[in-house]
Amino acid sequence: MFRIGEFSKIAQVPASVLRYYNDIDLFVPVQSDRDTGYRYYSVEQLSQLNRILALKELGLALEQIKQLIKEEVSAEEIRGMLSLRKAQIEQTLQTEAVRLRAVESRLQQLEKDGGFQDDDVVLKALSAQPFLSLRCQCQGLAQSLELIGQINTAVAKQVSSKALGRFMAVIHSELYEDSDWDLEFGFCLSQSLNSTVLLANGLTMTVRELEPVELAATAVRYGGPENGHLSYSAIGTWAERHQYELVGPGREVFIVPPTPGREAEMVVEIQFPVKASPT
Amino acid sequence: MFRIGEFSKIAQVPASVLRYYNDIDLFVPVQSDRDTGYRYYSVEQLSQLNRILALKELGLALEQIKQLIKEEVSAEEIRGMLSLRKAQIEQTLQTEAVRLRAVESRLQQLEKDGGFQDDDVVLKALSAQPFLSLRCQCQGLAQSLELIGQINTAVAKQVSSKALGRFMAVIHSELYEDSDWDLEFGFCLSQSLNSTVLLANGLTMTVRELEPVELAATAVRYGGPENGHLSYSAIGTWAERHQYELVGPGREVFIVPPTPGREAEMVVEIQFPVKASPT
DNA sequence: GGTTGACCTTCAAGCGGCTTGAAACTTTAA
DNA sequence: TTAAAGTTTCAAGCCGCTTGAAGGTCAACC
Repeated sequence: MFRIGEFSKIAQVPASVLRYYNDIDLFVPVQSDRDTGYRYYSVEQLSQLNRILALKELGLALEQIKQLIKEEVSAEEIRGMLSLRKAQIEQTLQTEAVRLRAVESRLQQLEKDGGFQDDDVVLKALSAQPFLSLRCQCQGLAQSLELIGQINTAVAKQVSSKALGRFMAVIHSELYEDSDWDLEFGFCLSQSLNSTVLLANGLTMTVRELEPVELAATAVRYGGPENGHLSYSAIGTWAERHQYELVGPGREVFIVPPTPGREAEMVVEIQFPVKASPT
Repeated sequence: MFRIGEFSKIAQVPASVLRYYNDIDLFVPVQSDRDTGYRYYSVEQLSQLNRILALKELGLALEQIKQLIKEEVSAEEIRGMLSLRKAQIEQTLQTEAVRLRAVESRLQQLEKDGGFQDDDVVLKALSAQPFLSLRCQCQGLAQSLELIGQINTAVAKQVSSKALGRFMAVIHSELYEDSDWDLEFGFCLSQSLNSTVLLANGLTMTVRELEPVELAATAVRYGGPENGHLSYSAIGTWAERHQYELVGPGREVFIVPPTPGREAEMVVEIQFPVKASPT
């Protein structure tokens, strides 16, 4: 029989932990003194404790371990727990590996130019959502802005503002083409609606499902689209630096949409689907 | 200007988090209403928030980020933070990889024999400590036990019990040799002492530093050394199953040391230095 | 028998990065 | 005017402990 101090030395487990395990009823001393409250552990309990520690090594929660050792679970459930745990670990391994790359490239960046840049590129997931939009070829900025204006007036008339989310553009053409862009403008919708919207110039907006994106690099651009290339190249260099590849069409979400004459005040979140490039 | 709800939607950050960041003074709304307490955020704050999120991605603590963005740290300190962080991540990657292997082998074990075995092999680090010991060739069990007896009487007389830790054996010979073992018996010491101990048979115990072990697989054996091979093979199969290699001499720590005539009651912790075998 | 000093007890709070919930207030739309 | 949606503050909870305070117990030594 050992008192808590010696038992903790033998098992290499802090006494505070033993007391805690006692509290949560995970591992209780074989005997405790009624009067003094002293806990007494037996050598036989060592292997019981070791069993707990071994399961803890696997990263199981103490609550789970409690169930396991009290044999309140079937082999099937154990398999379930472990499979789940396996998936979790694989997940952590992935994200930690990505994180490591990110930290490393930050360090390199520090070496090279001594400063901290592109702190404002952020990775996000984008969820699927219905999208009321019109896709067309646009020659230049002026035409795009006019189209945006038309869409806004038409939609404001024909659709209840309830369902309307943000105004957004999807850029289907490759970057850096001078003009003649393949663009898709429209509104994100909070509820799907199965109607179409007719524009003054005869074109028709339709509803489609915007595909979800697992991982997108995003940045915010302040000011009109003439600054666009700037933020695009920001994301481009960021991606290269952090070893991501751009995949699929980019998007621009209009947080402060352009109002005629005040285009300089607009704010746009640029979103580019990316994936980690194989090392 | 956005109220917290809309700003949280734009930034894809829960409002509760924004409130929390406000509480801890990490990211405060550009304005808050004196009377109502309403928080108001501006679009410009988006990139400030994104900067924070980007740094969070690296796994930095919010307190660190707070210092970083308030520019209270030099480039040197930033490098320090990041290097530290890098080391931490590498550490997690390692331990998680090991963990994954462990979980996988558990799952395999479940498939094969439907049960949970060897729950009681535990990995530990062993610290360096002074060791008062005698190394010699022993033929068989009887001789070992006699030697143990002699050591005990001699040490009890010549060394103050204050400094004495546990009785321990280091097994220098390879496992499974029938007899003629190369053994080292002695006591762990809490303080180093630079004296020697003379045994009745003329042999001398000396003090040396027991080398630390980064990783040891340990198990507890109940009963006399005739059960020894049992626990040894347990550790052996465990190591194979979990893809560890045994490296260096094993140890036996006597938790309940043998008293003459009651050898069956002894309890020993077996410790084997291991390392993860390359995959 | 008394006094150390090592050991033990319980209870409470703290860690980090949030989430959840309750009770009360404000704003907006109908 | 009133309901619904959005907001506020404050408090507690999560996990797996650790730390500390205030006090009780035990063995050894005088």
